[in-house]
Amino acid sequence: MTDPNTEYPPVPYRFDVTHTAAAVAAEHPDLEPGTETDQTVTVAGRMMLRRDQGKIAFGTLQDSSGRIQLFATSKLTEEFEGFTSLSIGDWIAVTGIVMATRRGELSVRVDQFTVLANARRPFPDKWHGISDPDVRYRQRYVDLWVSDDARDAFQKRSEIVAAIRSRLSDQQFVEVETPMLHPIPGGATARPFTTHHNALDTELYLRIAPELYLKRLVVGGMERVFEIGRVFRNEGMSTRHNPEFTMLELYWAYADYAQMMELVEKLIEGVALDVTGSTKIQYDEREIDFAAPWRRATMDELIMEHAGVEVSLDTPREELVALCERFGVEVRDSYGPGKLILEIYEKTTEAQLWGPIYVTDYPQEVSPLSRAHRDKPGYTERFEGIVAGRELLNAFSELLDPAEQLARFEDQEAEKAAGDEEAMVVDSDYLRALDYGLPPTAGLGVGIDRLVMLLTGTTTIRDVILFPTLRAESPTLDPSAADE
RNA sequence: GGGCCGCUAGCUCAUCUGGUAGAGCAGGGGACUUUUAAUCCCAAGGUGCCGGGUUCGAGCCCCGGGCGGCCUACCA
Repeated sequence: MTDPNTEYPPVPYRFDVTHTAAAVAAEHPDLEPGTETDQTVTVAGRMMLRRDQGKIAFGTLQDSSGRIQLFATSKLTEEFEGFTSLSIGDWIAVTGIVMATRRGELSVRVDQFTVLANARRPFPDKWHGISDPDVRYRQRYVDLWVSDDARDAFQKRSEIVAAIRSRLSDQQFVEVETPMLHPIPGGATARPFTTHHNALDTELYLRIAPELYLKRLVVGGMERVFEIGRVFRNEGMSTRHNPEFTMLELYWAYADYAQMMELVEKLIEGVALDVTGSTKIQYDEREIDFAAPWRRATMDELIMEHAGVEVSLDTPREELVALCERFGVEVRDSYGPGKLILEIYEKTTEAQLWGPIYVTDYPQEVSPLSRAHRDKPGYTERFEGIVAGRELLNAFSELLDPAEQLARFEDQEAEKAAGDEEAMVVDSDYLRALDYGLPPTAGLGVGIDRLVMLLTGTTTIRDVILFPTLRAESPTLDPSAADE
């Protein structure tokens, strides 16, 4: 308020708060208008509104639990003048009795107040808030105060992750942390971020998936293991993609993909119940019901349903190529029938699936880590969970055999050589781990951000990531760096 | 990456076919003893994203750049 280096009055180092706004309301649900209790409380938060009325003043205090009205009077409030000169956005602590005004609004009477921090910049419009999404994402510290939706979404995100942990823990799954810096990027087909370790003088990659490390842990005897963590993919951004996002990956020894379907649908049904109180949610003006069991259908069946064409790995390649041309899919020479079918599915079918639905039996060609289907040659025991036209999760019976895994890796390397920058490379330590023996195992990956989007009704991934990736605010003005 | 759209006061928005920028809120000053986005009065607040061009004159038209949004493409 004066010299910024010598705040006056001095800001305390610690302040003992007795109640949140919500706690005050919970303890006094039915206070009659115009009554004063004999309970003195101390609350703290930001002053979001103030209404001066001469010798009295009203304020709205907001904390992480909600809002409560403050009532100050020139008679009873110490430093009443100071109270009426607070700025919107100032952090204050208030001590006083709990009361209800004549209009019946539950309030804390301001007997004393202490400034905990000044808002030196003006807060956004108290009614309209911030509408510019760029400002909301860059200055989330303001957005969180000003938009209830943002606060609610991140509160719910925390509850969703907690519910997942709790439910998995109840089923004896052990949470682990595996490396984010990988010498070989693996576990998914995606382009990695590259970095350099100086002491080792070696390239390292930010992980694109924890998969191969988690399966090493199953080899090591961790029969039920999961990780919730950030993964990084150097690819496009959109309302559904952020370069870093959060994935749940889970591995379950002795189980197959059919059991995994049951585990996941129950997990997500349960999380929806825990967090929203119902298995049914509204999303994009339509209903989604997460109640188990979810529908299961093979990719080939669904292509028949939505594109009206019959395809399978037995379909001659020329026919598949002709279908791709008909549906506007770009075909490369390296594409085998499996890749062509997947392309047809993604072009014609996936976005039409409202779900939740399990799309099962992916071609082996596009599933380099999945175990071959026990009955259908060329297919794998893999499924994706599709909700609202988008992939929410991906799972399969894991490929166990090191020789076959090596062959699949080599196929991937051939595709990489043919120009596919997302194709995998051989991970020989992973093959060595498989040599020690991976038991039958089912594995799962769930996009947590997308799950949060569904359960919070948001259609932009940036609304569920506190600090989404953005272009640098002040581009480097060095003209020598202005190439490209 | 491609297409379309946007950028005006701290925030939310106006400014007709080009004529030299205006309101609410916030911030400052004042009035007010029960308000709920309080109300009322006063004053202040602008590199119109940046850089060029056309024009007597550009926030508005043209070109280039920056940042963002939506759609599209790849992916979760």
